[in-house]
Amino acid sequence: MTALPSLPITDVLDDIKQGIAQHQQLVLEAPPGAGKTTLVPLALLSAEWLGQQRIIMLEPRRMAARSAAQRMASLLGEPVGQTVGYRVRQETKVSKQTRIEVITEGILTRMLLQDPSLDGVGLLIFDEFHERSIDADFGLALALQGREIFRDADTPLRLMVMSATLDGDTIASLLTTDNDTVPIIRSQGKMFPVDILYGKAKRYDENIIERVSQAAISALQQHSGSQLVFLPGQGEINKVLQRLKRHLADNGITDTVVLPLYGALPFREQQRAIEPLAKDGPQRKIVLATDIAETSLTIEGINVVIDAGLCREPCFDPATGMTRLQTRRISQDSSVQRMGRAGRLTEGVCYRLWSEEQQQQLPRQSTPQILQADLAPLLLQILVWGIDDIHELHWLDAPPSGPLSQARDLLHSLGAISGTTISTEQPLQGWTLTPHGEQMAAMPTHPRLAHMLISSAGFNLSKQACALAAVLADRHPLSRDYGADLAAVVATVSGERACHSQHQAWLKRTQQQAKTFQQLLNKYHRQPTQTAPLKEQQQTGFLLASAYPDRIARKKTGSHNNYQLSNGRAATLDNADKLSNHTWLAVAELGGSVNHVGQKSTDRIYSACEFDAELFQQALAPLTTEKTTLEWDDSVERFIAEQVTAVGKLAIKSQRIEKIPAEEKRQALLALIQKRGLSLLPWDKPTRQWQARVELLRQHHSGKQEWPNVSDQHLLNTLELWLAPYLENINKLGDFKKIKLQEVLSHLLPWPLPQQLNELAPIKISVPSGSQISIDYSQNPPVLSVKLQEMFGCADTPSIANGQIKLMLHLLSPAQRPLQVTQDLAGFWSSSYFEVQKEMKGRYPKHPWPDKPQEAAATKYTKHRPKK
DNA sequence: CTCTCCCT
Repeated sequence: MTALPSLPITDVLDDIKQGIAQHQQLVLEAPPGAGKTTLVPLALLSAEWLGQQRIIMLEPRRMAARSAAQRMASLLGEPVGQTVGYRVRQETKVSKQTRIEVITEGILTRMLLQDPSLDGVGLLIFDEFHERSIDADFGLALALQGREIFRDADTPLRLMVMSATLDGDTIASLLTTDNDTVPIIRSQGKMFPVDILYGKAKRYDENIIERVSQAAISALQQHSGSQLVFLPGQGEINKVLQRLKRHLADNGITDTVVLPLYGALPFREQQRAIEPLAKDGPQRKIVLATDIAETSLTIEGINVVIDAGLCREPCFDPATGMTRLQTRRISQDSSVQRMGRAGRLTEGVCYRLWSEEQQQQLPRQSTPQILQADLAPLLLQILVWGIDDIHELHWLDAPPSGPLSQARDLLHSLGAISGTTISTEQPLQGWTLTPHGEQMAAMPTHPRLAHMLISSAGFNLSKQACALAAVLADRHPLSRDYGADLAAVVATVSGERACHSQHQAWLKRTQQQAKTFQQLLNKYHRQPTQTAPLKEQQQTGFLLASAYPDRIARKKTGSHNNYQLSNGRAATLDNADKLSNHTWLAVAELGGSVNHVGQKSTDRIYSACEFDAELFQQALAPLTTEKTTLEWDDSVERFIAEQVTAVGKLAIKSQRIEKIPAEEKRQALLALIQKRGLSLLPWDKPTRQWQARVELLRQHHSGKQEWPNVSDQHLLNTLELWLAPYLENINKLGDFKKIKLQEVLSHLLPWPLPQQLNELAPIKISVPSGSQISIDYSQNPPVLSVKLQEMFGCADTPSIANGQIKLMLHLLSPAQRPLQVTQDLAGFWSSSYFEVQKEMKGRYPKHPWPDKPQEAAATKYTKHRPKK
C-alpha cells in the first residue's frame, strides 16, 4: 500500500485506531472534506483485532458507495473488486479477497435478515449517519441486537458511527453498554472560510421568488464567481429561472448562465449544472437547485451560496395511507451544510434570506425519516426479524405507533400477516407473517408491489407485473409523452412500444430490474389459479388495483377530471390528460402538497391506468364488500333499505330491497332511537312512575339487593340489551306504539325485586282517612298530595322504603289547592297549621278545623256527612 | 399553485 494522503482526519487516525481497538464502538464526528470515508477503513485494515474479518461501510447512496470504493482501491493501487469492493442494488463488485465492502444501507438490512450474526465481519461503519435514513436507523438497531445475541466475546462485531453534524452524545448513549463506553472523536474539516450574511426577519415563504432573484442579482454585481441557490422545489426553480433570464437579457449580460438542478431533470441537464463551464462559453453560472445539491451532488466552482431556507419533504399521513409533500423551514444542520458548499475551493459567501435571530429558532436537526415515512416496508422486515414488540430493539427514534398501525392494516389487507390486535400500544403484538408475507419480504420492493408481483403469477400476468413494478420502483421519464397513463409506459418496457432514444438508459435499467423480479418470481413456481384470462386492456388495471386497492377511482358525476377514490378521498387528474376519458381508473401514485402555513392542496393523480369495473365480478371480487344500508326516510317515516356493493368507501352498486333483513333493521332502529332519543318509545305515566321508583330505590340503595340502572341515559346506552328483541314488527314510526314498554322494562327487574319494588316504593299509600292515595314519583323526594283533613290523627310525615325516604306532603284545601308543602308534619301541626285554620275556617265552614289535629279523626267528608 | 430525496 502506498502512503495514505494527508488530510485533516490524519491527525486523529491514531486515536481512532486505539479507540476502536479498546472498545467495541466509536463515534466519529468529522465535517465533509476531512477524508473520513476513504482513510478510516484503510487505516483499520491491518488492525490486529480485525484478523481476517471484513470491514463493511455503509453509504446512503449508490453513487457514494461506488466512488468511495473506487477511491480506496486506487489508493491501494488496485482495481475495485479486489481488496476493496462494493455492493449496491443490481450491481456487485466483490471477490474472495475483498476485505472492505462498501454497501448501500438497504443492502445491510437484507444481509442482517439473512445472517443476524454478520459472521466474518469485524467492523461495521455507518457513514453519513446524520442523514438518518430509515435503513440506517433500522440497520443500527438490528446490528446492536444481532451482535448481542449471536456474537462471542472473542470475535465481537465492532460498530463505528461517522457523521458530519451528528449529535455525538446522543448516539454514544445509544451504543453504550453495561461494560463498555463509547469514545467520541472529533476532527476538523477541510474548508475555506465562508462569510455568512443574514437578511431581514421575514416569513420564509413571503415573496420568495422575488427576494431570491434580487439576492442573486445583487450578489452577481458584488462578487465574482458562480452561485448556488437553494430553493424548495421545481416550481420555485422554474419561476426564478424565468426571472433571472429576463434580467440577464434586459441588461445584456452574456457572461452568466442560469441552470436548474433537481432530481426529475434528465441526466444530461443535471450534468450541465454540475460540470465546470466550457472554456469558450459564459464564465459564470447561477445554479438553481433543490436540496439534491446539499448532499448528493457536488457542483464545481461555487463561491456564493444563496439559501431561501426552505425544503420540501415527504410526510406520510397514516389516515389516508398517502404521502404529501410539505414545505418546511430547514434545520440548523442543513443551513450549515448548504453554507459549506460555498467554501470547497476558495473563500466564499453565504446569503441567508432570514435574520440571525430566526436562525436561532430553526430546529437543530431535520426530522429523522422514521418519524414521518410510510412504515409498511419497515414493518414487514421487523416481522421477518422475528419480534412482535418494537421496543425489543434499541432505537434512536422508535417508529411511531400511528404509521405502524396503518402499516399493519395495509399488510393485513395484502394478506402478508394474520392475527388480531391485542394492544394499541404494541401494534405488532398478536400478528405473524403468513407464507405469502414471507415471499413478499423476499422481494426487493415495496410490500404493495411485492404483493402484486406474487399474485400476478396466478393470473399469468407476471411479465406485465414485473414491468409495472420496475416502472413504479423509480421515477420514469415518460410522463411528458404519456401523461399519467402507466399502461403505455408498461408497453414501452415490454418492448411493444418504442420510445425516444434519449430514454434508452432508463429503458435498459428498467428492463433489467423487471428481469430481476422475474427471476425471483420463478423460484416460487406458482400455479395459475385463474383459468379465464383477463382481456388485455384489463390487465394493468387489475395489477394496479391489487397493489393499491385503496386507490381505485371513479369519476365524479358531471365532472371532467375529478375522481372519487376507494379510500374516501378525492383526487384530480391533469386537465389535459387523456386518461380522463375513462370513468374508472386504477391509481398508483397520487399526492398533494402542504405549504409553509399548513394549507393542503387538492390531491393529484400522477400515475394511473384505465380500470374495468367488470373485474369486481370475478378477479377482484375479494376486494368488494356487500352490505345492507338502511336509511330513515323522513317523508314517509320509515326505512328505505338498499343492498350496497362497495370497494372500500366507494359504492359501486346499490339496489333497493323490499324485505329488510331483521338484524340490519334492528341495528338501524337502535341507531335511530340513539339519535332521536327515548321519547320515540310509547312512554305512559305508569311507566315513567315505575322508572322513577326504581331509580329512587337505586339511589338510596334500599333493600338488600342492588337495583338496576334504569335512567334514560343508561337505557339509551344499553338499548341493544333490553329493547332489541322487541323490534321485529316495527317498520314505521307509528309502529313503536305496539311495544308494551312497561312489560319490556319489567324484565329488567330480577326476582325478588318486583315484589320489593311494591313494598319499598308503593304506587299508593294509605292515609288516616282510609283513602289510598297515589304517590307522585316524578319528583324527588316523592310527593303525596292529600286533603289536609285526611291526615288528621297522623303525628309524623309518612315515609316509604322502610322509613328511609320521607314523602313530601302537599296538603290540600277542600278545593284541592295546596295549603302547605312540608316534609315535617309534626312541625306543621304545632305551628303554621293555626294560621291555615284561621284563614280556612271561615271559607270552608262545613269542613272540620279542629284545634288538636294530631288527635282528631281523619275524614274525607264534610262535618255533616257521616263516615261510612 | 405540476412531484423533495433516496433505497432493497
